[in-house]
Amino acid sequence: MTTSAADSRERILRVVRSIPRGQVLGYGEVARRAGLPGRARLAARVLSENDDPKLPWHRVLRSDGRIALPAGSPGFDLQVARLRAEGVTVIEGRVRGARPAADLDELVWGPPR
DNA sequence: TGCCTGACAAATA
DNA sequence: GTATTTGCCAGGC
Repeated sequence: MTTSAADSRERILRVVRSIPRGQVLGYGEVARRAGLPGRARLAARVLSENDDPKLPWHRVLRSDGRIALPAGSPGFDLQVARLRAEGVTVIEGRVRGARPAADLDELVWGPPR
């Protein structure tokens, strides 16, 4: 497959969009599940360029389980607010209580489409 | 065409 | 637990 940049972007969006409420995922994990291992930065770029209000980008964190955006930024505040609204505890930019989505493979590519 | 930057990850100190 | 370094790839200039 050609794996064009546009396709890669769509795949990443698809994975992020399929993250269940209350669960979180890392950029590297998202990229891997999207079929793009090692393209964590691409996932970050896609989220930064995304314009879909229905996209749960706030469920995407760094590998350390920390918020990617700089504390104090509007995006940071928004992400924290949304995570807390989903039952996720966020302390000092760190996510607590949230569990890494495991069986997303079936949730994303398995079902219906 | 070539260099720099970036919502990153993993390894090391 | 944090701070630093290296590697990777895509986009912008």
